[in-house]
Amino acid sequence: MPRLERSPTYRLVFDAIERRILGGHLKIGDPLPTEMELAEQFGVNRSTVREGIRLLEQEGLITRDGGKRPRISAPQYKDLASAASRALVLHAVTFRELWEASMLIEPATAELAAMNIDPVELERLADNIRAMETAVADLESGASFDVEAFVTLDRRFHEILAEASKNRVLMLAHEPVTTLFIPAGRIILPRLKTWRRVLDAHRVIHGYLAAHDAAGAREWMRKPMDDFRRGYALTGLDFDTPLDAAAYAR
Amino acid sequence: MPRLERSPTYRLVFDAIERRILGGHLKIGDPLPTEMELAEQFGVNRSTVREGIRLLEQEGLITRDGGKRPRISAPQYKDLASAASRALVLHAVTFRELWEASMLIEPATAELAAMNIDPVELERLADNIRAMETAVADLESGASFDVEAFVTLDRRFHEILAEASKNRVLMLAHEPVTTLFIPAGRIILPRLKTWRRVLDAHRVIHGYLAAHDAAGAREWMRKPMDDFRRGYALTGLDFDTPLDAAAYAR
DNA sequence: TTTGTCGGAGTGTCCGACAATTGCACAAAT
DNA sequence: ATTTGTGCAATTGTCGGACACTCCGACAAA
Repeated sequence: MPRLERSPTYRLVFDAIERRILGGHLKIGDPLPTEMELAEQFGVNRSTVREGIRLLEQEGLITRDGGKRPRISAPQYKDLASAASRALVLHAVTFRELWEASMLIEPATAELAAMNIDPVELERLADNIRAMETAVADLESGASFDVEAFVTLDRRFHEILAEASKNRVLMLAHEPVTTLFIPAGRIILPRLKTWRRVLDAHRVIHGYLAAHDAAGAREWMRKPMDDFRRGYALTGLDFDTPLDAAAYAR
Repeated sequence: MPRLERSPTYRLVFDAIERRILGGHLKIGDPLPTEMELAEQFGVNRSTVREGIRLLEQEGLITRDGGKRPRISAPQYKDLASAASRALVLHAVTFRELWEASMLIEPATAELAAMNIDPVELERLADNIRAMETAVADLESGASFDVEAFVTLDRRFHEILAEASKNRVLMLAHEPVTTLFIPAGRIILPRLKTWRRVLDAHRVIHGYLAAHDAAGAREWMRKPMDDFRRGYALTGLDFDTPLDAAAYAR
């Protein structure tokens, strides 16, 4: 049976506006027409329009900057990444799947980054490494237990690399995976204290990137990831156990 | 300056319900509490609750099955894929980026599939190949110009492979990329008439998968993709021109 | 030039209402 | 006994109207 059903009006509103955006009638940066205008144009109530707008909003097609007029925008990676992360967690994805994908994406990202990185990004990486040096020194000296700072810097390193690859498809694939690694990192790193090894690897990778040595960058990107896998096993966590949903409910 | 701002209430509603889902208080398949209940619990108006629910809905965290009570659900890959595709197109991603990512993901998918594929999926692939045989025969004999059928079968082939990889992260990364390839395929394939080569490659890949030969599968997956890249150039299309948004506004 | 005031526009939130549909229980018919 | 019809309660979808709050530009005052 064809299972006929008609969409609710608020969804039709969403579809209509979406088409206007993708069709180019509403360009990125343009302000969305006022809710009243839309309500009149579509011949529906303002409340209904608002519900349609919420769909657009969650999709990232419009951004609201304070209480003022929303504007059309291209969905941000962050939004998609968090959506993807949520989905993967709810689908009870395992660490093995995550790691397999990461082992694929990260070295390739490093490779492309080696070919396409520009001086500004190299300098940003250098800054990141310097910051991580002090973070590691603090952690090793016991002056601080700020694991979060280290994890954030590590993530930022990979993020800059993804940008440097100049490949937005990879960037998009990259984000959710690193997001899901974070909670695992928070658990593993403090136990194994592999700060120094991570930092060293970052330094070497930075060197390869500066020299535009794709093969080298690729190879060294694998190392900290292998460490990570071993760390996961060493802390007694099982590869094939689904990731814990609760840990991701920020 | 910390740029302080408070989220609108409907977003707080979204956050609250989202946390309940990720925290496991609301399990997948459960019905969402009624709008009235939620309004009372949160101490807000039903309209506000509804706007929050629209956010959940677009996120794919709830599905509405006709006019009845919405149920909690894990976001489907299809939804995420279409969102990602939209985002990439709006970000004016180029064919080069798409192809680079695909050249990374597809062979790896084939490799994993060779290791993890089960008999059912092998049979599904065989069915797909048989269907493509008749499609190609029709196209070559001039009995039909149904390019769409061929493209759909090709897509389905890759989809089965992604499932067979048993890696849901890859599956997720896979979807948007193939989605974006479709319009290009519709243009390229009829001009170059490489149906036969694609079909042959699929046959060979199927053989490698049946033999659980990962290296072979990986290698042969590259071939039709290389064809595709050459085809793109031969039809006069530029690698670094952004994909056409209009072609994706279904 | 900066600061204060004012009104218009627009979003955020609330209230109340009603049609349409679904779910369920119960009676009627085969 | 299974199916079919009926009535009622619950719930969603849509509507209309209302008001507070914020942002913005204009214009006056220091």
